Amino acid sequence: MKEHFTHFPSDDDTSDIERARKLFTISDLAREFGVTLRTLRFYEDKGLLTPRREGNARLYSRRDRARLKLVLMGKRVGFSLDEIREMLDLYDLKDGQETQLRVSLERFREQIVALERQKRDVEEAISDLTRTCDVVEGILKQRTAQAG
Amino acid sequence: MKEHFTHFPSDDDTSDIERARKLFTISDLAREFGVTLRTLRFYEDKGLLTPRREGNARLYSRRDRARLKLVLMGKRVGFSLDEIREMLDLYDLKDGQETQLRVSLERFREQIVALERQKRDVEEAISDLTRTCDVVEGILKQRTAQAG
DNA sequence: AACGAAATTGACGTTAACGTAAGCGGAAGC
DNA sequence: GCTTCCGCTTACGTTAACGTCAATTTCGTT
Repeated sequence: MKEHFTHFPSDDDTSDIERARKLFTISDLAREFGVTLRTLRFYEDKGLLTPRREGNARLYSRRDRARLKLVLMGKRVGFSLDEIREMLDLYDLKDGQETQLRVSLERFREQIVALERQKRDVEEAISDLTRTCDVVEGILKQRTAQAG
Repeated sequence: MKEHFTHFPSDDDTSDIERARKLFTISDLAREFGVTLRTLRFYEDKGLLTPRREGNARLYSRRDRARLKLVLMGKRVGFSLDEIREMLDLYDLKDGQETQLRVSLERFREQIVALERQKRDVEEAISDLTRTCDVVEGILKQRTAQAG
């Protein structure tokens, strides 16, 4: 059976008061962050999230929610899930905190360097292609001129 | 047995005259373009290259060499091998040529748009991360100040 | 009790571009 | 005649981040 996301056009039962609650179901988070249930379970398998269990069901705390936010942020800026997990694990040790922050800061800076390299590569590809386009256009114009 | 590339420090038997030849072995092309033999065979399986056979051995013509050049160019600018093959196939029809050029030109322009989008994404990631770095630095400085 | 909706686990599938291993064949050199 | 070198084929492995499917199970209604 496929996992269904139907039936919530505007009839969400989360009132203003309930929005301030501290626990979320898997569907809550999936909806809020636009990911699938499968994704959340996958992140759990990878050790990125560790929701409590109420019997069989997963219950996500605010901390889980915050971690998910960080995971998605990390993905956006190009970190792999493994890298993200390492940083989250570091962040959880909470003892020397300063050291952990420095480690993450270091990673961030390295990633910025990598991203800037990637940006340059993309820019080169763009100018290569642009040049090629110009050449092809030139050829086409020439032919048009000859044919006309 | 691993495929070996040893024994050619400077004793290449390709004289100036021989460089102008019209046929190449698989190793020739691999060396010249910095790809592995496996890669060239893989490209062949994918229909990107179609070298002649001299018995068992592959013999690459200048046309094959030119196609390889185009393949690597295409990869550099972000096309998949399938996309590259399609364009090469088009290019081989050689009949209405102009149409084919226009098709490729269209693809190129689309790819440029895609690349520019990718560039923007990377730029956003960079500024996100840069901001995060600033925040973390701020926190660290604050702590240092308090501790000292 | 029955039903449907939502959730669970487990496992295999997907995509791209090759890498890697295993085993075979022919030519060259000693 | 044996080893090296070079190449060949077949086929499974790899990486990332999930998707998809199957077979249940739990829950809240009716």
